[in-house]
Amino acid sequence: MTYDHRAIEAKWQDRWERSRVAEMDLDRPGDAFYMLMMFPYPSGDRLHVGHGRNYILGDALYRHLRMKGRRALNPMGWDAFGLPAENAAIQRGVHPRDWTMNNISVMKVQFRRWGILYDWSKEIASCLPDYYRWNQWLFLRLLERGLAYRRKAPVNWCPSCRTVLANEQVVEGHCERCATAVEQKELEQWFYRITEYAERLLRDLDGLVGWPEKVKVMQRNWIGRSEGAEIDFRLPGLDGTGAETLTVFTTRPDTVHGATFMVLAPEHPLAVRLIAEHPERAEIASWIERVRNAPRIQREGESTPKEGRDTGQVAINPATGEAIPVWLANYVLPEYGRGAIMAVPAHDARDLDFARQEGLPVRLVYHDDGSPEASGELAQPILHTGVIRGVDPRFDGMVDGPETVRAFIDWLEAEGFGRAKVSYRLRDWLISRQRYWGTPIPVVYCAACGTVPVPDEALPVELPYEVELTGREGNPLARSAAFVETECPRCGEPARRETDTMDTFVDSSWYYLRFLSARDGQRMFDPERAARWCPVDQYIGGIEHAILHLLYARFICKVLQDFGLVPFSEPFTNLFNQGMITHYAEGSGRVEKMSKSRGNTVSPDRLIEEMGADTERVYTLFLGPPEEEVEWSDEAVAGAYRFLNRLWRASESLESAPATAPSDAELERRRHETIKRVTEDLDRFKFNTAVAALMELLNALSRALDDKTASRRQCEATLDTLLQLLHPIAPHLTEELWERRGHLGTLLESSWPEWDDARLTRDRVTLVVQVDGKLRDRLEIDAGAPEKQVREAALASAAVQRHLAGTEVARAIHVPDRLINFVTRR
RNA sequence: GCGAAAGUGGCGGAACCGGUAUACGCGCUAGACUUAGGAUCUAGUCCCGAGUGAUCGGGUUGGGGGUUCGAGUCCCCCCUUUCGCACCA
Repeated sequence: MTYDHRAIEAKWQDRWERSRVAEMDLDRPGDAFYMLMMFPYPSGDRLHVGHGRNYILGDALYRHLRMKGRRALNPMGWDAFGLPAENAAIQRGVHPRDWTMNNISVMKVQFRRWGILYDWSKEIASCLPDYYRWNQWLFLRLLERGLAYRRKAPVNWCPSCRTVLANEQVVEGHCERCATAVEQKELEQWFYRITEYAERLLRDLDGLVGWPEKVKVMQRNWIGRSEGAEIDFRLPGLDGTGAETLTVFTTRPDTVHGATFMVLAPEHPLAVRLIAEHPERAEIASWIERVRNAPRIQREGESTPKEGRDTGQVAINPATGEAIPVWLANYVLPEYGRGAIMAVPAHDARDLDFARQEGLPVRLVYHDDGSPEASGELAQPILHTGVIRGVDPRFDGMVDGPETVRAFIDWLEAEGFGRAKVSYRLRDWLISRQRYWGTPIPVVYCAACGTVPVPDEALPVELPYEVELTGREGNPLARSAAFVETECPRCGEPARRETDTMDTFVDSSWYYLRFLSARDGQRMFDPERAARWCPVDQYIGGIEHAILHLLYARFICKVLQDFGLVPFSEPFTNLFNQGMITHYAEGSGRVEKMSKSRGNTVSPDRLIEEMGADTERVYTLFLGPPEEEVEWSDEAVAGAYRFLNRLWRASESLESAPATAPSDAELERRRHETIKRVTEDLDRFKFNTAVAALMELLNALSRALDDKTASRRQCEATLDTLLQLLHPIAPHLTEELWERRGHLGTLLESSWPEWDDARLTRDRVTLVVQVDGKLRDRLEIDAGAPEKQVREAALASAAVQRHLAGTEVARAIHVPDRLINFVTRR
């Protein structure tokens, strides 16, 4: 016999929806703004059990908080702009908006089937003008303060998506979304000046104690702060006056005497002038073109051979006064530091590589103690070790270390050759996209007035519904005359609109604030509510957002703080990264992350039909620790189903329990112990062990019912506790049984049970007896028995006597109520 | 190469502070009920050896060493796996 999960789940899902039980009045004082990373992209794919883990985990936490009396808000919104909608439109002839809105309604049905409660009264969707107008409003504020700007720059171009990408969206040289190798293009683009916030973004990570260390390390690496110096090298050949300089960044200014040549990125602005007189300038120019256009993966791969060209020009090493050759090479990247380096082959492996390859000179600055003088035939560069010898009497004898670096910087500054400098790996955030389905950038280009921001009163700049989506080259918006042709807001003359749209990460960088003011037509969000409900207490999401979304959201939060709109500098106090669900993939024959492209998804539809949503929820949470990757097993789900059925049967056989019975105290103790375990486990997100504890309590209850060893009153109390503790995990069945037990009101709105420490103690305990650390016997003994009594009882044991025969007890270690260990003398 | 995390039965995994290793579940074995079942229930199940048997002895948390009365847990060395970064000057 199995319980009728279909009818029960339908009944409660209907009830939750009609009672709108999750709706929260934001203007009553609240103590928690609890939120998941719930801004999913409505991609049109069916949600699978791997997705389910995120939502189920979140719903369980939410229900637990509610039962504990916390005023928790659990909103839901849609990250609704993006490329798949546009591609679907091209492939299937459906408008992106219709496609997206339809996907949203399909996903809502799926959430409902999982029994997940969201406050739908605050639903938002980024593709609607009520939402994206505030992206535009924010853009204008950033523009006013110089934090948004447009410039021509080499950018990452995905030929398949036909748009530019932010640095963060390029993963190992490939487009994050479609995995196509990214190319370099020189284009006019809009940027957000996130680099202005690099230092704060880095420093404030230290205060985020509620974030996983792993994510913080990833962000630190991404920001990539390096301390060092800029050094100016004169280029006497450039304009004849010798005043022209080439500035480089280095973290090791103390090795400047060892700089025996210079290397510029081929993209460096001076490159063209440096080769202007070169006899082979045409060949060099085409080589530059080739390097510049090569896919990023080819430029940055470890095995990529170093390639360079001698410009024929020289630079003056300010430390030695020597004229050293100036080269161009692919191993110097245009976007880091100054896009040029002083090459110190004696102290840098890459420079040594290149010097060997091209026959360039090598000079040691630091020397290994006791080693012979360098002959120029270094096997390896000397890194971070040794003493300076023989370059300049002033520095002789200085040892490698931060003080020496500092001394060199002071000297460079005094001589006017350079200055201390901090450099970051972080680049400005490229927000332009050459696609239709996104927030229009609110700018107009006028022949007379130039770049003119759209005034606030004219917002939103609406995305036209009627566009031609053919998949041809170029942004469809640019072909919409009705959109492009407009009047200049300043002079009223005919003008053209910007046709780039914004990166969708702009949408998700502030959405948590919009939940608080979802219907507000006057402003982005209500600052008072933001002050009251934010920052978000608990954020849950996958590790894949470690740098992209989480870095952008932190940046925008700091911007809003500077604008005086929010009183906090970090948006998410606690972050939890749940792990992926993996499953055997037919294609590769391996266990891999569950995903549609790998064809190893498990649909919840059949599972819910056969065993119910509660079964999926219990099993998903029971699978393993939530922060780790876990493997889905199709057979093991049945265990969760059996557990729920056993619960159902236990509730049906309650009447069979006798009025009075012997083991009430034991069941009562286990009840309290389980409350404690489950409460503590849930606070640490340890759902897997919470489920195990609940299974154990049910096993104990079933045994008591079968053997009639506990009273009916005690069995009822145990079952009620079980239902309360299990509710966050299996909400439908527990509500149904709660109602059948005759309780008034719902479990969700009841309370979380409390345990009594006094009830946790046992009268009798099992005490372990060891001889020389080896387990020899167990004693059933009164709790709190004194050592003398324990010792006597232990020594009376036949097994212990056998092992002590012929030896002498040197001492005994007694741990009260746990063990006694006899140490023998040998 | 650099950095981080992790290695526990046939499998997923438990074990807070050093104190009964293997909870809970899957699978498997035997039995019960069934026309039948991939349904349900009951019992057993870390490995090796001895014994008809209740039981007894030994071993076991990737490998090696150490600290300790006692180590999955702490320290040192090594191996493996996963993840992140990687020509960043």
